[in-house]
Amino acid sequence: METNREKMLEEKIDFLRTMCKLKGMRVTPQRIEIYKQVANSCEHPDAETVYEAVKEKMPNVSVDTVYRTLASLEEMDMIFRVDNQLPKARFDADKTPHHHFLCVKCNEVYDIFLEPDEKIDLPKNAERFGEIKDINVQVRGICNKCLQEQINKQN
Amino acid sequence: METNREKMLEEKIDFLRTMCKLKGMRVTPQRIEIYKQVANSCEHPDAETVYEAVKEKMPNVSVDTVYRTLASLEEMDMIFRVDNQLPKARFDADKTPHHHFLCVKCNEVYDIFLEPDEKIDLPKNAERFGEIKDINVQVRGICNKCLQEQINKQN
DNA sequence: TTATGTGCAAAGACTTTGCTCCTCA
DNA sequence: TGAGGAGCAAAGTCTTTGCACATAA
Repeated sequence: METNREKMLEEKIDFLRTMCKLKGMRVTPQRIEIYKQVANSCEHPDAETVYEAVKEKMPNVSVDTVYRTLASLEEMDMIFRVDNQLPKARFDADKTPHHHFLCVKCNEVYDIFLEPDEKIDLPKNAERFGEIKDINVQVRGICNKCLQEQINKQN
Repeated sequence: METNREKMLEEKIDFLRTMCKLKGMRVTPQRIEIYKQVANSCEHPDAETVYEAVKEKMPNVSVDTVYRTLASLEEMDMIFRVDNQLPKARFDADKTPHHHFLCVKCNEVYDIFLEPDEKIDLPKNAERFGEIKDINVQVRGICNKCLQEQINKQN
């Protein structure tokens, strides 16, 4: 259902408009478009990828606007940085609780959604350190694609 | 028991020597010293911190050696990168299973050790994505130190 | 109208690389 | 002795910043 997806995206953008007004931030076409790119992608894009995508529609957009906008979207909790132990920051707009599978070969990031009843326990000692905001489970390993490539190489 | 700590450090360095030989890598004083700094710190030092500490003992060491050595130590699984969503890579030599509390205010990283019987469950869907190497739980929040500072400011 | 945001260019932070000489094994 | 490593300097890569103009509210 492409229409369904578009509808959801529109809803997200409406929420962005609301949030911007709430925080006294302007709703600019750049902000909308940059958020759209992150929100509409399952690939956890980095800043450059977002920039390239936005440039398709707004050829005059600049990299620094993308960085600045990603930072402000992050600050208003509309997007999040995905841990990846790599120099390039990657972003995610999906607020439904989920975790990540990070391939140590190709650095691809896959979403791990929890089953409806599933819940990851906090380490018992976690609360000793302060006030907990969120928990992020990163599973590291070799993804199926890379495993397959290894097998292909051996033959 | 300072002696105990030193003994453990010596053991770790012996293990490094063994691993180097095993992998056909040379045991150089720089390598030892750089590893020592990471292994002997609970602070998850970044490259620069390691560099400064090593320079105390080896004034001629260069930053790029530190970077190169940290990378090779990482490759031989002697040290690990700690996720921190920040530009500076931070390193950890502690191989006992533990997780991290990351303060979103001051970016300090605290080790969360599990209780003897404790075990964090993998997300049920994690295995679908490939071969799992390890799991890393990052608890994000505001650390006690920063909470205290907030309270102090209010008064 | 005016505070916020954008684009441009330049600089910044962190890290990597090419080359030569050195040194561990 | 010879392959791997260190030091130096220079260049990457990713990201941020200062400033002047533009624009949403």
